[in-house]
Amino acid sequence: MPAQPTGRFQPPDVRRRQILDAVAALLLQDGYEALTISKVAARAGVAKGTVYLYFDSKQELLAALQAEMWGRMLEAPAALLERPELSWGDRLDGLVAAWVSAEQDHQELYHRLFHELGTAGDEPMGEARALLVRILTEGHEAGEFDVSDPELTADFLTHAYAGPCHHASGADVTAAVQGLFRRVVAAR
Amino acid sequence: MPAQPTGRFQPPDVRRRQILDAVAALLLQDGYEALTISKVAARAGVAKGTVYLYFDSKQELLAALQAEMWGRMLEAPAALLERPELSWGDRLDGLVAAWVSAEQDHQELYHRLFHELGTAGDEPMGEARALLVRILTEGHEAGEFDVSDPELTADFLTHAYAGPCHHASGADVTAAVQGLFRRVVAAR
Amino acid sequence: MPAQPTGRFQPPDVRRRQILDAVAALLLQDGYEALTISKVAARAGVAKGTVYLYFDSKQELLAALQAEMWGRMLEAPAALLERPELSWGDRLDGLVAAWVSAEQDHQELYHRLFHELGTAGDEPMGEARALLVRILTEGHEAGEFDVSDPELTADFLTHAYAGPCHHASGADVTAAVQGLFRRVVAAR
Amino acid sequence: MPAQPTGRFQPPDVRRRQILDAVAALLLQDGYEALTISKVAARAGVAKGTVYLYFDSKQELLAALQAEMWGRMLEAPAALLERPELSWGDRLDGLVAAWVSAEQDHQELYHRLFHELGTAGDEPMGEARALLVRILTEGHEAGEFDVSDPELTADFLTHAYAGPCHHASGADVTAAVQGLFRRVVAAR
DNA sequence: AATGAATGAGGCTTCATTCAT
DNA sequence: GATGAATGAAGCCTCATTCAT
Repeated sequence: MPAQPTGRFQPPDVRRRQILDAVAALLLQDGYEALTISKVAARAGVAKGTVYLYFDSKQELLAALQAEMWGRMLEAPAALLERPELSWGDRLDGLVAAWVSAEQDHQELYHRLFHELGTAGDEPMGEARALLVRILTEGHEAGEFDVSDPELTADFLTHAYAGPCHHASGADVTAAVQGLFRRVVAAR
Repeated sequence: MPAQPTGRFQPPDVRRRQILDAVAALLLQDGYEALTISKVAARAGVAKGTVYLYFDSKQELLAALQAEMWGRMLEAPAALLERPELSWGDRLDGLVAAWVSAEQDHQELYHRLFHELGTAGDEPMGEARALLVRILTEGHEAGEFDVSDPELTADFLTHAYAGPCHHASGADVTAAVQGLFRRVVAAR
Repeated sequence: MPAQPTGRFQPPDVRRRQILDAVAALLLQDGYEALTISKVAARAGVAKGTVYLYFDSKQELLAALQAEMWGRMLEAPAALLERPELSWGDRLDGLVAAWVSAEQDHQELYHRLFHELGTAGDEPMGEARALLVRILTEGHEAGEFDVSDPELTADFLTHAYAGPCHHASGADVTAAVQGLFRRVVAAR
Repeated sequence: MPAQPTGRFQPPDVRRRQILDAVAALLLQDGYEALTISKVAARAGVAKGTVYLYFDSKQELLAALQAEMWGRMLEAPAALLERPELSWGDRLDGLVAAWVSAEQDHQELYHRLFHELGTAGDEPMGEARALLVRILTEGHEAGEFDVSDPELTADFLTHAYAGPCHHASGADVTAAVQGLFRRVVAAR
């Protein structure tokens, strides 16, 4: 798979993007173990040394990609909190929709990224969890949900949603997962 | 970390155990990436070559550990299917108890093992899933559960239970997760 | 034995040559069994990894050296076939001269290389043999030689010429071997 | 290929033979590079340690096999020197017959053994050469041969005879090689 | 005499990272 | 800013040899 035929000189953001895209593509294609800087450079159409102009190490390169992905998972649901007209159930649905969609977009990309999370990887996951905890807590306080232990339930749901994304035969996974989330938090 | 002070010659099962235990300990302690045969040997108190007397390759060593863990997760719940006096809810509770306990025993050991599953790792996971699918399906047919899509729900739950096992502050995680499972499958 | 004091960066051909020369030197000095990539690198004055920049594996490194040597043995004699003014005896003499000279240059280098020929090594040997078979056959048909079984005779001579190259005390080995070849093919 | 079903205790010579036979068989089958003491032991039907009861090292094991083979190549031709009724040509024929037969028996066994000859291997080769030198010299002095440089000619012939043994399509290789030897030494 | 589990040095190869151009 | 040849530490695995039983 040859490099994209871009010019030799590129604006920094473009180069950065090319490299991150290359990492994502390779991760999806061959998995984490097979990922090498050489391949990333080749795929991005740059020299090996160039990768190090944009990222200090392999670790940081992966961390950057991970951070990007977490961002996509957090923005949309967080925005829903600002809209007063929504019910907590709506917000939970929105969060599920965002997460399922992110998961499906990157398929297992994010799971493959879990390898190197030992260090910095925990923090963004914490943010996602915190968001869910907040929805559960406030939804419960509003009488809309029945969640006795929001933290534990958030851990449960945080792991759960990913399951159906992979195996499921297309169909409406989002709706199905939303239904399951609703069952877990349902009042009564 | 010095080797366990065992004699030079050991019965084969003992050596095998020592080595597998060393792998588990190191995996928990330092993670998958940091696992080397050298460290395994040192931790097990044997020479590097000895590891290869018992396992043909690093792959097989990890596969053996994984197989062992899946066995522990499948035996007890499968046995519950044979006991006619139990309700489907009881069986589901039993499965949760076994899985949570296995998860807590090995903490993230099993998750760290997910790296090398590309090959043989899928099969046992399939068995665990199949077991859960069966419980959900038959519980639904018996009118005890309300599960419209057993496959998808199994994928959901298969991922979900692990979440609370790690973060949760001790307490009665098992009971809590059993409760969440019940909510997901609850009739009405 | 310290590395040759060459600069750190070298044109690709130069580096390639340095490495091949190092292999040849070590092979002559210590034999095939003792040949390691480490020693090759040290002798060539490069890091171990550099060897793999130029050759994909130890096998290929040896194959490259072997191919080079076969080339030297085949080019000159093959050229003689194109010159109509030569008798078949002249051509046979030319072939002997080339082979003896190649053999003496590399002494037993080529014999030590015979270890790894299992794969690609047979082919070039076949070419050398084919060349000789052709000379014997056509020389016989021209009435200049008397060779009843060219194939068998070629096998005989292909092995024979190497013998005197090593032991012989300098002198004129080439002339002597030419004389022996002439005896083997002599008409009458 | 399972071990020969011999009893656990064997007279020393039998064991020794079993081990040497195993080496020869493996050498022929898989080549020198693939030869390990483990395989030798397995093939001979003994434990690895047992091999070391009979041979001090791998080197010595191979040397012993080589010595045996040289013996077979030297005994018969040397005996011919004692029989006054024979011509030198007959003796040369006898030597060729013995060498070709030995070569064919072990096919390339002896060539595969040439790898480790660096040390002790030269000596027996020297004996074979000396025998041939003597035949050439005395045959020449007797006016039966015309050999101007017996040493060089011996080196030539010592290498030559092996060529036809492998490729040749059965037939009467011995006679053919005898004919070629005769041509090389022919008076006139 | 025989065993075979255990050893550990050492080989091949990979790959993150550097740096002279 | 970009390059890519060069580096060398470190990993996996093999196998001749030893030694307690």
